Amino acid sequence: MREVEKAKGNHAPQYNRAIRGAMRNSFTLSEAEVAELLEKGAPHVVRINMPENEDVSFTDMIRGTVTFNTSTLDDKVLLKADGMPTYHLAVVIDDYLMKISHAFRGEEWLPSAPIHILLWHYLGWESDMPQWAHLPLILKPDGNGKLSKRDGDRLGFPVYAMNWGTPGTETFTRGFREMGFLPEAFVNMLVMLGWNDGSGQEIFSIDELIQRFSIERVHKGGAKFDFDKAKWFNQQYIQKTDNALLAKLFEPVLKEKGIAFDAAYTEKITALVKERCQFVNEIWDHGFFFFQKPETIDVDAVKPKWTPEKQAFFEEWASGFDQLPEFNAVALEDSFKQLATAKGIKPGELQMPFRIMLCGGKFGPQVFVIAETIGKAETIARIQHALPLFA
RNA sequence: GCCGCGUUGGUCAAGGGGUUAAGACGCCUCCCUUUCACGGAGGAAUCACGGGUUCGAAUCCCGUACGCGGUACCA
Repeated sequence: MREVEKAKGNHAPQYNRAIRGAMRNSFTLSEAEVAELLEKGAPHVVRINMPENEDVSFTDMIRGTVTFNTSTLDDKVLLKADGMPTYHLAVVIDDYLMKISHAFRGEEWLPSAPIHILLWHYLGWESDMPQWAHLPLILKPDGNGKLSKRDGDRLGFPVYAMNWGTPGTETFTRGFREMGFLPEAFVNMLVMLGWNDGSGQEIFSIDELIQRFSIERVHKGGAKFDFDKAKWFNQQYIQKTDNALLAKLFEPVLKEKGIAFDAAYTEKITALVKERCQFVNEIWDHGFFFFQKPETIDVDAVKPKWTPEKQAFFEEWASGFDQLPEFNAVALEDSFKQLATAKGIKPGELQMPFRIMLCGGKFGPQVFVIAETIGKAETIARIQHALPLFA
């Protein structure tokens, strides 16, 4: 049909009444012929019979009045040749049966809305028709078009909420959940992609959202997805989340690494490092040295400025740990600074080497807190292990 | 092509006749901290274009451009 019409100069062939009037179907065949064909089981579909030139208007809660003219609409298939309904028929019946009051869907459905509206009318159910709302789309961060799974794979971020495998294949895309997004952060991030309350507030709890959300403030235009912003949301929620709960979420990471842990200790570490985490599993990246000795020591960061005097300082300082009133961060820092001053070395020049002895590199929370946390014996052990490497 | 829907910094966006055009992410500088992060102070960067209407348009109207969506016996 399309080829024939194209040949006639019709470059935008539609499957509508005008075209169908010239084809072999129930419009052109007599009732008897139709009945006979049906009897013989001739393959056929059932289509909607669009009015030829009528405006179909409806109110979209987000866009206001939207109008389509039926002359631009095709006679869509309602029942396929195999007897199965198409989406158009199914969705109307389903919504009717389920007494749906509000139909929210993506903007890509807007063009087929008039078909559904007409179906509601034809079926005589207009008084039960739901209210319509067509939400703006989430667009790909670069270039144009709606966000797809491929973009996530290409740019390295999740697109689906959870891990999603393509049936019949081994491949699957990592979900937001598996990547370490907290559910509340995910919802919050998603909501802000198409709505805001005008106050400038961006972090909303679920309860606040329920209270403050209003359809009137939903945007009409699509929003490009920004993974950096998504990570920021998660980071905000990590900071807000209770340490004990966060530690619980982190425990699987430790289990996977085969590390024995104590709930109270893990919670303590979580509290110490969470402010630099965007994801739960980053607690490990920022605090692994609390659970095991560092595998590598950044010797090069220390060696060039290393002196025998510094070496002597650490030996003397460590040997005095037993005299400390208590092995805690305050006492350690005090004695550290006192001895450094007494030896004429700037405390600051000694702190980085000490950090590297304990952590293996230039990272981690306050160094004296680390010492207190891992304990006296472990602190001494790490100093003794590192000292020979610096010389 | 046709139909529909859109268009405020790089991104998310507030603002709907008179504003120095909010805020957030990201980026840059500085402070705090001899790590990083958090926190704090700054900075660069915006009303797609052309016509109207108006004393005055980012704001209202009309075009244009651009973008997106749809145009399946998919959903």
